[in-house]
Amino acid sequence: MENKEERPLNFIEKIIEDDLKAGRVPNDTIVTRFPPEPNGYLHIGHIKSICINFGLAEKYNGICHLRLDDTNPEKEDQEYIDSIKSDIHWLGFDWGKHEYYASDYYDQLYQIALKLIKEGKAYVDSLSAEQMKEYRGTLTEPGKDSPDRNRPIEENLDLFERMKNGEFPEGTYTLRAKIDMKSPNINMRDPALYRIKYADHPRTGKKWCIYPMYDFTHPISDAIEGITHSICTLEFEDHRPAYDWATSIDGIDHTPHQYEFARLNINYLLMSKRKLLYLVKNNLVSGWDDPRMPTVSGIRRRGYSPEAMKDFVSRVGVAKVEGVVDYSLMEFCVREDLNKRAKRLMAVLDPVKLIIDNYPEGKIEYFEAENNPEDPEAGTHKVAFTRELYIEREDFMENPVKGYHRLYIGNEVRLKHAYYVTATSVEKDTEGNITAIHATYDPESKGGTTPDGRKVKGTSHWVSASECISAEVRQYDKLFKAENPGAATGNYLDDLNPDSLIIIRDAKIEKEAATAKPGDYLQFIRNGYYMADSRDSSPEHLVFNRTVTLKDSWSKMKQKMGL
RNA sequence: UGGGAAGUAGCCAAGUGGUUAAGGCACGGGUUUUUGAUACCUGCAUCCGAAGGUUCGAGUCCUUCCUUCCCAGCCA
Repeated sequence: MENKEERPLNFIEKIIEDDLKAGRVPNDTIVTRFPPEPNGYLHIGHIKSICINFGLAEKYNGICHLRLDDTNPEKEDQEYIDSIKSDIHWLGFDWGKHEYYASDYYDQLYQIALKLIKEGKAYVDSLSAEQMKEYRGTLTEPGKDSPDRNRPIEENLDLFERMKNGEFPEGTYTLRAKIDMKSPNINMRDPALYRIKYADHPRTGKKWCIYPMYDFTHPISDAIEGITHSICTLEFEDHRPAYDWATSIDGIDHTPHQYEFARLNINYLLMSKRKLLYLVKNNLVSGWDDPRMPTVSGIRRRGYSPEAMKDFVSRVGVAKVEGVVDYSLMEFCVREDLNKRAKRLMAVLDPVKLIIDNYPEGKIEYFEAENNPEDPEAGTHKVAFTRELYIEREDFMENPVKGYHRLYIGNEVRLKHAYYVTATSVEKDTEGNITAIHATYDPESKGGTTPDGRKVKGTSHWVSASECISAEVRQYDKLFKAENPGAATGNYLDDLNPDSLIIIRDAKIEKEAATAKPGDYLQFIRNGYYMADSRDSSPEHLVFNRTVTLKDSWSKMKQKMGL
C-alpha cells in the first residue's frame, strides 16, 4: 500500500482535524457510522462508504458503529442483515459491540413524536398520498397547508395513539412535522414523520404498525448514539436542513453533523439495486454472488481481495465531484495486490499436444517451480515433466507473424522451469487442424538455462499430458460491454456482454492445483489470476474463476498489426 | 423555470493570492526479465468550464454567463 502519510487530506479529514483541534469533539473521540438499510446485498459502492466510515474511525482513534437502518419492514429481511455483516467482516472491518438498529430506538422516537405533538410541532394528517402530493406543490411552486395542519393538540394526540394501536388502515393517516409548506426545499414542506404499515418487522415483529421515516429516524439515531460525523452521499444534501431540524428538537442534547460525499461510480458497472435484481430474477446471472456481479459477495467469489478494494477506494479519493472512475483503475488495484500474493501455477486452457521426440518414453522428471517470484518465502512446489505435454495452441504458429517469438518450426523456446525445445514438425487432421507438434529438447538446458548461456525469446507454460488434472475454467469478463450501459439505446440489457462468461470444460492443469481452495489467490502463469469457485468447485470437479487477466501487451501489439 | 451542489489532462484527484499546475490510473517510448507479466526509466495540462474585472501577481478573490448532477415516496 502506498504512503498514507503523504496522501493529502480529503475534505472530511480536514473537517475532523479542525473539529478535533478546536475541541468540538466530545472526549476527543470521533464516532462515525455505516448505516445500510437491510434491503439488499452490499455492492462496490457501499465499499467506499464502509472504508470512509470505518477508515476514519481507525485513523483518528474513534469508533464506527454498524447501524442497520431498518425502518421499512416491507423491504427488509434478516437474510440481508446477515450478508451485510459478513461482507463488512470480509473487508476487514469490525464494529465490535457497536451493532445497532434503528428499530432499537422506536420507543424513544415515539416519545419524541409525542413531545412534538404536545408542543404543536407535529400533527396528524388525513390527506391521502395523492392529496399530499398536490398540497406539496412543485419544484417551482410553493405548497399549501393541509387542512389538518392546525388540528388541536388533543385531537392529534388521540389520533396518533390510535394510529399506533392499529385502529386505522394503511394510508389513512400520517404524522407530519409542522415546518414550512412554502420552503423552497421540498424536504422541509412538512415532512412525514410516521406512516401506518402493517408488516412483520424482522426484529420487532408485530409490535408496531407505525414506522418512523428516514428524516426523523436517522438524525435522532445519530444523536442517540453520539455520532459526531454523519457521513452520507450527495443526494442527501437537501436533507441536511431536515437533519438539523431533527437534531435540534428540545431535549436532544448531542448534535451530530452531516457531511456528504460523491458516491462511487465505475464505468462498465451497474450499481442500481433494481437493475441488479432484474439480472438475478431473470437468470441473466447465477445469483447475487455471480462472479460478474458488482456485489461484495460477487467480487469475493470472483477472487478480488479486500486489500485490493480498499486500496482502490483510497486511490479514488473522497470529494464532492460526481465522476465516473475507470474500471481499469480497479483492475490495476486487483492485479497489483494479487501479484504480490498469488501462487503461480501452470494451466493450459486451450491445449495442443507437444511431443518431445528425443525425450525417453515413460520417463518422469520433477522440477521445482517457485510459488511466487515476488515472494521467495512462498516456497516452491514440484511439477512433472514427461515426453508428451500440452501447451497453449496460441503458443505455436505454423507461419509466424513478425514479432512472434514463441514456438514455430525451427525456433527454440523455453518451457518454463524445464528445458529448451525446438519445434520440428506438426501433425494435422484431415481438415488441416494441428493435432500435435513435434519437437526436440536440449538435455543441457535443464532447469531453463544452458551452459553456453544462449538466450531464447519465448518462454511457454506447459503441463504434462499424463501427469496433469482436468478442470473447468470460467473465463469471466465484464458483464456489460458499454462504458455506460444503456446510454445508447436506453436499455441497459442491450449492452450485456455475450462473452462475459466463457466456460472451458477441460483445461489441463498441473496437479498442484488440486490443493487450491476457495479463498486461495492463484495465478495461472501467463493467463491471469484465478480462484477456486466457492460454490461449485470440489475435489472431483475443480472449477476455477478467472479473477482478472494479466496485462497483455502482445495482444495489444497484435491488434495494432491488424491480426 | 424554485432550491441544493459540482466544474483542474481520456478517468480520478491535490492545489486555500506568489518559483516551470502534486500524485495515481490509462496511454506512448525504452531497459531488465525463465510469465510478451512484474520491476525500473521516460514522455504525457503554456493551462485550470467561459468571458470580464480586482491585484505588482489569480486555478485560487469579485461579477456575469455556460454545463452537469440531486430534490416534488406515507423509500432510504
